[in-house]
Amino acid sequence: MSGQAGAMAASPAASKSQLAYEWIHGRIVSGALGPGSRLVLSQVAAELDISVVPVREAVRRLEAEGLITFEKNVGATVAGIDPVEYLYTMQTLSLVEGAATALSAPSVRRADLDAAREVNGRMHAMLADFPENFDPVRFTQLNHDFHSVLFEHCPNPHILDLVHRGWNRLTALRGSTFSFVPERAPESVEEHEVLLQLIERGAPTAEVELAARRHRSATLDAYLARTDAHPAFPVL
Amino acid sequence: MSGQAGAMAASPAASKSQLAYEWIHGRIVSGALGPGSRLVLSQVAAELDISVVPVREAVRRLEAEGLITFEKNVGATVAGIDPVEYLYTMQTLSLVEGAATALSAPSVRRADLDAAREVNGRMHAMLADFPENFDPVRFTQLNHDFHSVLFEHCPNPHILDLVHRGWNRLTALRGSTFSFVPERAPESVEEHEVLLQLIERGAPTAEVELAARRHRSATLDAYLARTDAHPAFPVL
DNA sequence: CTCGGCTGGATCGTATACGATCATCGTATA
DNA sequence: TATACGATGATCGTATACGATCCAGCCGAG
Repeated sequence: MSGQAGAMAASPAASKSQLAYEWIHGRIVSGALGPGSRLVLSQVAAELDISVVPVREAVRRLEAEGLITFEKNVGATVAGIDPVEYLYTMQTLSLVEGAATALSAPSVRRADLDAAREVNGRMHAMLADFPENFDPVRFTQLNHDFHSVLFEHCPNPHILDLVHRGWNRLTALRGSTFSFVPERAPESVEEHEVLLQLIERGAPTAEVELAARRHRSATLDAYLARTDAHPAFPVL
Repeated sequence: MSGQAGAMAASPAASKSQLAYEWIHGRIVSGALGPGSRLVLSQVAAELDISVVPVREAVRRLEAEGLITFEKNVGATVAGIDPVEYLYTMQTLSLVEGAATALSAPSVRRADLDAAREVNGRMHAMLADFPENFDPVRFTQLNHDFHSVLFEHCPNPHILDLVHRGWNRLTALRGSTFSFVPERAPESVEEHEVLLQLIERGAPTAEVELAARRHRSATLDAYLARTDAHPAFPVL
């Protein structure tokens, strides 16, 4: 469901500011605009056949969400070249996603669990092709779908919003700092099942949170292990 | 220090958009603009003697930070009337502040600890006037100063930013949903000391995080206990 | 007296125009 | 050849103007 660019573009008479926002956002998360790409307001305006004012507004919003940086007489550039930045994003996501998953747990229904299991099954199936013929992009996509099911019921809209932003940043960053750690794939699938069982049997909130957080932290640790960019990075 | 509008108006040639942002932001967190206040772009522009375009941009930023809501042909209104909204904010703040405090712990220096203790001492002194002649606003202010010292060293800028936003929202909300729970004041001071000792002796990250989170959660629990707005609210 | 439609005002959304600032590139000189 | 300096272009920041949309109050009909 999250594959398309515009997400929900249902409104026919959306404001042009919104249009510009969704257009740029889509181009970033779809990978059409890689990190470091320059983005000139007037060009975007011309492309969308609108004025620069709404574009400017959209850029500001995206800046607030951390997807781009905006410099004074230089223009807007898609953020995320810095690997340290990537670590910060992962750490933050670990925090908020763990909380969202834990808060969602009581509201997760049978159908959700089944759907998540089905997705995880497909991830498991992909492991057969590991490591050759393995499609990390597809795997990452499924991974996102899996976790979506588990955190989307989060009753706290703030936390949920932070989770979405984190995933967006992460998606935008793929390509430059390529995050995926293939060695972790098999463990990931196992940990997913553990997480499902925890939720299934109504484990305490704190326990679910810890498990979800650990799951991501482990990935981050694996990433840190093979890079020496940031030796001692405290993982919550 | 927070009484003035501009807060830090050090930069002489700040953009007008920034000017508008700081002006509105200051009026909100200082309480001059209570929740529900309407804010008309053209009026603000006239007040600051600038055009509406930068004001509009500032409003969008503030909207992204959750301080105001912006409706199409109605205008901008300062957010935060809903008590449920308050709970969500507290819950989120509990999460991110706990993390920020834990991540800051290794970088907290002797001088910081002393400063925090000094602030907490002043809070302790205020308890003498409890419950009569007790100034909750002043107490809340000191509380913020205390925690600031403990989380400001957080190396992750994202998390730190979230903490700031949370506090801003909380500060903006005071007045309507009055959060302060007087009964908690003595315990608060004690818990602060516990937190200081944990950091002082270099306790593990997870332990510090838990303590910091518990500290806030307890306040939230106390708030929930005396209100029946939201019976079962899962506190992380 | 109440209800429905209509007119007027207010506010936002966007387009266009102009000025300010900075990066870039070419050129002259040591 | 390397470096400092100045002209040029590009881009952003803001002001102003106009159109679109919505809310409020009034007026007339039932």
